[in-house]
Amino acid sequence: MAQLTERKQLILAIITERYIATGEPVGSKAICAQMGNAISSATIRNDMADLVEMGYLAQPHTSAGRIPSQAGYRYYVDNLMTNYELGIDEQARIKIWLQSFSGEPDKLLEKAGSILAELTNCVAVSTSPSDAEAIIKRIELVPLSKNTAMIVLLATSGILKSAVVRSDTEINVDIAEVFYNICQTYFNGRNVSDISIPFIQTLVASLGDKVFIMSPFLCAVADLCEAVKNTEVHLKGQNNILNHPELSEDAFGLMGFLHRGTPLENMLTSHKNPLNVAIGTENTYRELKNSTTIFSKYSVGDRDSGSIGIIGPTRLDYAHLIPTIRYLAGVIGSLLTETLDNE
Amino acid sequence: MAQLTERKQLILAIITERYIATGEPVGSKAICAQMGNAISSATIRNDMADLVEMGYLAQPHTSAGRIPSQAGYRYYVDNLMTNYELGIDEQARIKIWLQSFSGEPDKLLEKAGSILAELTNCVAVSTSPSDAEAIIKRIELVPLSKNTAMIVLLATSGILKSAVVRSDTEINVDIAEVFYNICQTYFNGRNVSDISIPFIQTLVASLGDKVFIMSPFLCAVADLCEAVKNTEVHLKGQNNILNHPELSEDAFGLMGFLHRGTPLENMLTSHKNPLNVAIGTENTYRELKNSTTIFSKYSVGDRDSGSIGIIGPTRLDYAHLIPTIRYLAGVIGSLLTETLDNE
DNA sequence: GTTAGCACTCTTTGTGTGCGAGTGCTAACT
DNA sequence: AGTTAGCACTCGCACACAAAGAGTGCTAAC
Repeated sequence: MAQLTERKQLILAIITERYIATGEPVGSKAICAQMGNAISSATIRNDMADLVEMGYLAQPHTSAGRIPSQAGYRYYVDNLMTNYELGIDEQARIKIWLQSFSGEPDKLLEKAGSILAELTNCVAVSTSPSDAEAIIKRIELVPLSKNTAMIVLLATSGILKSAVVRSDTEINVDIAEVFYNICQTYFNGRNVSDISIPFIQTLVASLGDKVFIMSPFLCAVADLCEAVKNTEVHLKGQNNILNHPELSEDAFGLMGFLHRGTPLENMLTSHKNPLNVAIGTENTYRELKNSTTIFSKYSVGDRDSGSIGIIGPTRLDYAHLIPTIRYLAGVIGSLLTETLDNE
Repeated sequence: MAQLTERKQLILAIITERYIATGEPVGSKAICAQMGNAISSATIRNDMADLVEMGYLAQPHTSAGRIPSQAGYRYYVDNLMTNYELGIDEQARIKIWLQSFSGEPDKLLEKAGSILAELTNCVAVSTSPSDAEAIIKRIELVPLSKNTAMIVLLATSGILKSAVVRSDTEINVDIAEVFYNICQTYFNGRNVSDISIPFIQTLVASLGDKVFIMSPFLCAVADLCEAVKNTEVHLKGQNNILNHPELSEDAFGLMGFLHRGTPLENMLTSHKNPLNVAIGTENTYRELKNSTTIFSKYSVGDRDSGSIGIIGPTRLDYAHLIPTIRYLAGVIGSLLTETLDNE
């Protein structure tokens, strides 16, 4: 990475911040004015030419001002930007609002996504906690009517899943007891990854005449375990795509990408850094080549459980957004961990 | 409503269907050809001029073909259109896919929305069953950990709601029993509209020293009753807005409308007909002035419980969509009713 | 290394022209 | 009276061209 003189850094910072704020290319005169006319616009033009050569700036066309290139944003984020600090009131507002959902992880992450979309005017994406290594803590069967019951599965990492099961036969106390015995023997304390459909099949074989009655319940348990392992992706603020004129060209492709599901899920589960900023083509998927993604992991206890973040144009207010997302992920992690520790 | 000669009806039908299919204004020659050149284009032009005068057709500009006006679509839907009949395989596919969610009404309607969005390439909106007159059938408390429990409320109209509650004190058998007693005495068999926060407050007063322990649970019950009364709106296929070029102008406003929530909810709860088609300015909200909304109610037992339908451009394949939505609403109703009757 | 001055480039906006599609009207026909 | 052929007309679209404005790049001087 080539070294930049202090003045060039200043110029890059001014251009980046002005462009982020206004969306207009920045000309040499404007910079000159912002620097108090300490140096002339010609000098700045020389520096800008150098910055273009080095790849940090781009010009939409010859007679326009300059805008940051992808590399320019990257340099800004890595070296020039001073992180904004969230006000105590902002922090409190977020925390209090989320606190009420701390018992329901899935809902908590959905709401966190909504908040983030609201705060950032971007598309917010969040994943519910998932953990292929989670251990089943308990399974409850709640009879709802003659033929239906709810099954609730509680696992480590604060994960909670439930489903409603229909049975062809009446669900009575006997059946509940058989179910609890099975749970006690085969499920509780086991890793969710062990409870696959084949496993259920071998288990079922040993049940004798209860097979037909129990199998819907056991299949439901297997489905719930599957749900624990799988990431559930929440999308919020899709309408914000249209807020950003620079995305409107890609809007269609982006929307398609968001709804295709799998690539988005991959992206959320594969990023390595605790907080990952991918600008433009730094993104793995080419649908995002004009977008920036900022994602943070959140941890329950000492395990990374999921991610939350945003997708927006490359022209983003990084200085505000990065700390906001970092804070939000922190709150989510601590709320979930807290709930867990209280058990 | 002025009478139309048979030929004018035919011309209107041809224009409407061609325009729906192609999106291009239809000229006199094309119609002439489609009618097997039985009459000349000049005659058709005369008729078209009349239809414009009567308000059924519009012309984007003098030298373009004609397109149906709002009134034209209305006339087409009311008098000219022949409803498409869903194939048995289509019917079966929809039914089988939805059947698996019949125990969870909220999920069922969310999935039904997804299916509808997929089938129609429009924005699909659905409401979960809600009923201010619903009667509480039972309430269950499922202890999850020392400090958390899930409360499940089952009401008439097949409504099922649940929430997780945190308590500062340990949730033991005693507390569960007190809770069940309260449910038995004050909640079960009552109308959900009776269980308001003030009601809880008066109830709490009679609890003596259990007040602080019980109040989070009772508040949760009140919240769940509130949720039973309130319509929960599911939005699906928002990306489809961008599929329709004629909406792209309004896309921003439409997205805003969809996310504002309340007006959308009003629209869904207020339409009178079992199946309601509102074309353009027939819609109550001016954000929808270039859109068509098609909504159908679905009934659980003999009560209207919710709605499902679509929002799209006025240029819609009415002949396919109306029967599809009608069928879907029927399936939802019968699935929910069935589940209910089996109890 | 910095600056003033100026020609140059490129976008934006407005205007004019030709082309094509489809109409509206008139006069003739059945 | 209803239908038809013929033709002038209108309008949108595509394209070209010119003028204005913004900002640059370069050169020569400081």
